[in-house]
Amino acid sequence: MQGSFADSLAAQVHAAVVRAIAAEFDGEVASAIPDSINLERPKNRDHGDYATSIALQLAKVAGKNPRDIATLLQKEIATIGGISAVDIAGPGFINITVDRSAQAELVTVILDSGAHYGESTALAGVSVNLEFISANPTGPLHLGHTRWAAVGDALGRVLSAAGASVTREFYINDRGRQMDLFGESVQAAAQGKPIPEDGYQGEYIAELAKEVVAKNPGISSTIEFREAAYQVQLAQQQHVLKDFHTTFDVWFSERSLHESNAVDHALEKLRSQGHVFEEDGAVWLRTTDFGDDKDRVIIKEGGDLTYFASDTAYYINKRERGFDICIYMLGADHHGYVQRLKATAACAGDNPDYNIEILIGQLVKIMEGGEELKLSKRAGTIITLEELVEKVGVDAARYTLIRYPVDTPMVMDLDILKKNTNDNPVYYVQYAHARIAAVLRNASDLGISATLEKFNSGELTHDRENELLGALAEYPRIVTTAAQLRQPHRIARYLEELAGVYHGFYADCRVLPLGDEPISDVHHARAALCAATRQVLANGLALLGVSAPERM
RNA sequence: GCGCCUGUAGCUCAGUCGGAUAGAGCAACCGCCUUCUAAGCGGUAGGUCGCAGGUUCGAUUCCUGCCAGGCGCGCCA
Repeated sequence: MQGSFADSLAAQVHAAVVRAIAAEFDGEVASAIPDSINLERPKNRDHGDYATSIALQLAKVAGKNPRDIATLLQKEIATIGGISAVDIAGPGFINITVDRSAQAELVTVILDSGAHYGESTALAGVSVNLEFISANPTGPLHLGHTRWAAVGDALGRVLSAAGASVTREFYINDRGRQMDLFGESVQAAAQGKPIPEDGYQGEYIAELAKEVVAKNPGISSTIEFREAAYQVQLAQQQHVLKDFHTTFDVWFSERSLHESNAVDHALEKLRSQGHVFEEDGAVWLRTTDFGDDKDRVIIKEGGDLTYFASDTAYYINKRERGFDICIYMLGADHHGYVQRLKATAACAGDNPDYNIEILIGQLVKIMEGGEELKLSKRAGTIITLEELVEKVGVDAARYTLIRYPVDTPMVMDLDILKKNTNDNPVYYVQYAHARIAAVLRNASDLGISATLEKFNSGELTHDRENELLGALAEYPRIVTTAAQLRQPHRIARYLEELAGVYHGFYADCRVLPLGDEPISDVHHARAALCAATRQVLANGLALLGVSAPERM
């Protein structure tokens, strides 16, 4: 699965550069060579299959013209096997053209690796706690949660593919004033009384009340209502997320934190680190020691715990469960928490630049009928996750939410999502998969197996085939980068590119024999190339939690 | 006032250590189905990468300032 040609090429080029430099220059120049040389894929095909600007980077320290350096490197790089040409262009770019049959061996690698193609060990040995959504169990999940439901789930899969050990966790805020208000609201609705002033007003409260009463006929007290409604609401959230193909390993209750004395335990730990102090009758954490703009109260003057107390205890609990990296995915309206959470980790004696990561997602704006839908709980105009899925389907919703970087505020146009056209790129990618599936079905009928038995890499010499192979070779690097940067949208963007390249190949390269044309090696080779492409599309879509249909 | 995010084609948005002529989809226009899925392919048109400086062989990318928009700054949860 490792050792695709592109990977080994980068390593070999690096070695060649080191050799060439060592022969001509002193150690100073040699030490300027980066640990790994980035081979980029030029947009312009005239610039070869791979290019590197290493000569320009080394020119300054070497005190020579970049083109002279490039000439020096060119000879050494040309000795690498599987390369058909090394050219120097422009100010000193080195363009490498790969021998086509050598590149085509990638088909073998992909078909042998199957669903594992793209996996790596980049994050092997790292234990990650990935927390996302973490909604109050006081209402349905809405669009504010939806972006994370899709992106968080995809990120979890991507991190796993890069070798990390990932636990996906949902923190249930099942404690505090909001829960009490929730209980009072449901009770009021059930008993025909007015909902409290700052209580929950949505229509769902009335329905919830009915369901709760039906299940618990003798119910009367506020606490009973709160608990019964909590169970129903949580189950509903879990159900909706499951339908959205988002799964969690741990549903962590805030209450359990308090029942297990985790807050006291955390306080003790922080005290021992010397960052806890008392003032005005309250107990504080001196987060300003680590860049927060103000210190934070843990225990209020009256003895009650703040929400921050739970956050702190929860973080320490996570670390004591053995997670190296705790990733929090929060909405933009919580970005003020970043500093205090980082400072909390530092106060606990951890490395805030490694042990804790906070990803902030910008808000999603929803358009329908050319107008922005204002989301307001009070006005009852929230759109739930369930409604979104009903309107556009799981695949379209997930894909659309995932294909943008989360630090960009995004606009979702429901009218576009509802259309089964290429307005929505998910269909473009899925169509490529379905199209290949159709080709392979037909191939099978003709006795072309699309396996490696009759695969001859020397058959794949067409420009389109070469381009497709180049794209397929990129996939492992894309997955690794997406994992390292915590950016699953890179997978989606890559799949769109791959689908485009395949469609281009399909238009110019006939896979199956025409009419009574005899079956030859080229048909077998192209069918295998199709199978490899389908595999990569399927692997990528799987990382996004989007289906890869056999037919459309 | 302070902090975070954003500003790239008419629209929605990509663009990993700074690299070659800044990309994609949609919308517009012109072509391509007598054989593998036209939810496709090819082409045309469309840009002061918010503005101004700085760093250097080279800046959409890095630094500074400014402008515009979004969000946040509780012993609330």
